[in-house]
Amino acid sequence: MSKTVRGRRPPASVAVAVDLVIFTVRDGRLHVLLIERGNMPHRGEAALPGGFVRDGEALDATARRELREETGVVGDTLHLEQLHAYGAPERDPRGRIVSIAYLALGPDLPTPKAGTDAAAAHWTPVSSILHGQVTLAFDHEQILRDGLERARSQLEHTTIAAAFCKEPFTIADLRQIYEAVWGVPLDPSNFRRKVMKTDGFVVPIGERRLPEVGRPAGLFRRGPAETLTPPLMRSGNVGLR
Amino acid sequence: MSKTVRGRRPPASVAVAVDLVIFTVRDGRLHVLLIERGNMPHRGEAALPGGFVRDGEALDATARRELREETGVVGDTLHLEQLHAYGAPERDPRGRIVSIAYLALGPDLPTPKAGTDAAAAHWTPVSSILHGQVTLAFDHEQILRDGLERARSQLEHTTIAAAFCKEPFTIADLRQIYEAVWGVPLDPSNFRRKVMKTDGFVVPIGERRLPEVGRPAGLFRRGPAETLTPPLMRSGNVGLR
DNA sequence: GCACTTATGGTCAGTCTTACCTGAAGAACT
DNA sequence: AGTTCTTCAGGTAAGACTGACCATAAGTGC
Repeated sequence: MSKTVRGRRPPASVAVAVDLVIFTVRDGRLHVLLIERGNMPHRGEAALPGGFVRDGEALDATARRELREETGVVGDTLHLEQLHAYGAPERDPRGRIVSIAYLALGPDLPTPKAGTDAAAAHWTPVSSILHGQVTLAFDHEQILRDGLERARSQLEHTTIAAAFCKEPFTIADLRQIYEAVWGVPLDPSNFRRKVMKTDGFVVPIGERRLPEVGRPAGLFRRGPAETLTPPLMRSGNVGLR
Repeated sequence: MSKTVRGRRPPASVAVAVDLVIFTVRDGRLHVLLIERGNMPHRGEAALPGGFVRDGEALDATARRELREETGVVGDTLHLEQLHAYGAPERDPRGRIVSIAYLALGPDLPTPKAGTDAAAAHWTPVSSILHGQVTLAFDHEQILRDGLERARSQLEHTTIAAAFCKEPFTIADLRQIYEAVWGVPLDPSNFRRKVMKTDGFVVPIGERRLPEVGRPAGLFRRGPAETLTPPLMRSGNVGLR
């Protein structure tokens, strides 16, 4: 296969795949989309959704295509970023497969239907994986942990937390995202002050939402800002319930 | 080539390469290691060093091997981290090549000798590339820009700046790293206070360095700390001279 | 009305940052 | 020796930001 590639030593024969860590927040807890593998190896086990890169397809395009196939969501509405490349020689028994992992964040998505390669897909609480109640195929648990750490870090420095929220949303909705991803409770008052003072994080819509109980909350949309300066810092003690 | 990979659609035939963004600081300016390409395509043009992943070789191992081949430096002494994967279909005229870029940071290294695939290798000021005086082959300018941004960000949140310094070093040496990478002057006094107060960033060696002019400066080694909390923030106006 | 819940806004002390200022320790020069 | 120059080292005061906490507002259900 190296006929098109000249080099001192022919490059290894490698397949490139894309795996997706798709996070959402449901009932105040962080969930990740897992599939039950329909093919060997690891048939019947839980794994991250993903698939191979096709001829002439950019990596981002593969990620968006898989995202659409697995969740039915058009990628343009979701935050999607590259996470890391995993290429340990023995990570997949089928042969040399380098996987480019992507991180996707979105508001509470519809329960996905089974995709092409998946017997079934469901939202799984991240804590159940971290606590060993669910085990993942391949090196997908490591990918998930890396994705979680990236998401936590992004919440500190950027405004992507709003990507988890269906618009319009309240400040409390946004705060619950932070609490779910970081695994720590935040002071509502201080959180509000910080968010409101960051220019362009959220913009008020002027309306209110009537809750079942409590004072009505103001509604907001995402603002144009992308970075948080200064960052919204987590004070160290993070973890998932 | 898909005989070992079962799937609904055979994966694209892809070669995987590793490219290196190797930074160092010389004469108070940030430099990157470039090679002059010895083979087609882009023969004779400047490019980042790199090479193909070999059979059974992990990605990190490829990066360390290339680092050694290009610079003669044993990778264990350098900071090395994965940066990003680049996989646009047309990024390399030889065919579909996905490149995993790595970022390496090190103290002023010996002028490297030509590597396997390189006609020549030299340290090039990053500013000359950013200002268009030097153009890079493939999409390597984008990789370089991403690497620069990563390095700048890492300086804020971690202690890797010390990886740029040959031990022992002075606080002023460390500060010049920040100034070179961020492209802004820093207040020596405030910088010192911040570094000294961060537990485990640097440890005093008890000796002093006699400069050509001025008061002798205390000498330090790298400390065990890896993260900076709170971060050492750049106040927005960054850029390279 | 009253109890309860959540949203919103404010206070206050402590910490960190920024922009300065002052003195210390050496070399070079007169 | 004494002065000047340079850089290192440390300090100070104003302001920004954080975290803990309190107070009030605006709904619901009784």
